[in-house]
Amino acid sequence: MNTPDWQHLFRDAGFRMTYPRELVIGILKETDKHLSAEDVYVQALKTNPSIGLTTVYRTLDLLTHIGVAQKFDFGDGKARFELINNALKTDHHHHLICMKCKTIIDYTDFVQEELELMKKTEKALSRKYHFKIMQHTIHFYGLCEACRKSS
Amino acid sequence: MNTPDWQHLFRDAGFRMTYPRELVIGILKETDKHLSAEDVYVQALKTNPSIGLTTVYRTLDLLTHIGVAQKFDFGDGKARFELINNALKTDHHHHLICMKCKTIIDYTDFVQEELELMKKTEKALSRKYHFKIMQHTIHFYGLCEACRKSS
DNA sequence: TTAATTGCAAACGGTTTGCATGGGC
DNA sequence: GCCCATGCAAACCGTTTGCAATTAA
Repeated sequence: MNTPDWQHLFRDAGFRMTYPRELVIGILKETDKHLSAEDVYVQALKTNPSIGLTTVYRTLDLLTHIGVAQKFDFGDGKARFELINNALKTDHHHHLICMKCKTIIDYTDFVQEELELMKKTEKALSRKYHFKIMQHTIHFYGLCEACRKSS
Repeated sequence: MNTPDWQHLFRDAGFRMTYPRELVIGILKETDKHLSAEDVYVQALKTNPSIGLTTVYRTLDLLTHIGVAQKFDFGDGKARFELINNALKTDHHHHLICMKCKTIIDYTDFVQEELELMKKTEKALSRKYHFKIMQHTIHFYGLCEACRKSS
């Protein structure tokens, strides 16, 4: 689980492995944050000043489609990405979002119970609506300590 | 619960009740769908051809802030809104989203169990992270029957 | 070789803002 | 009458697209 063979992962999905793609994966792998395309781009520029923002967008999209990354929308107008099974992140987690300062906290409390319930729900929903469920997200929205005090 | 006194609700929050605002509320109240700002605007035009899209945006934002409506982002690039406690909708529900055709299904299966877990989680997260939790969303993403077949 | 990938610039689309006009209280 | 709210047009900003140049296999 440490280092998937990206090379083969890409080839199997019908894509080439390129330098910009390695770069983007490397950046996602080494962060425990939820990076936007711009975030990744700025980071990538430090290593390769000639990389284009477009390429970053396309790479993130690709990673999402082959199931390597997950795309999130926390309601601040820009998409955010995280690698699935990132060594730096807890395997299964959900998000706690401050509606004011937009801070995002990953939490894992009750994931065990939650996972069971989700599995059950997924099964029921699949049967009832004939949906093939690929993933789920749970977001809690609220005010963090600092923002609660300052309002 | 049938017809809240919008007039007073608005005044208490420090805002006036106006014709465009009544219109937008009325539209949200009479649908069981998840309308985007544009959707509401198009609908509003039928009654009041001089209403502006900007006003619709501002009104939806206002409703969200005073806690009358909830704003959702299903990942298709436009925000969607629904009235909280809409008589036409199940009180507490979650969403099943087709990643391909973007259809959204409301479901209520296991909400009871889920609500208990959420309450427990909310309490724990509040304590642990000192967050004041205002709301939560649960989204399941997948492929609907039609899209599953056509792919 | 040669088809996939890149980077740039321009387009896109949903949302927001500045500002003069209009409307509630 | 005093402001708040509105509508218009233009700005904004994240993201996508067209296309010629580049690059992996």
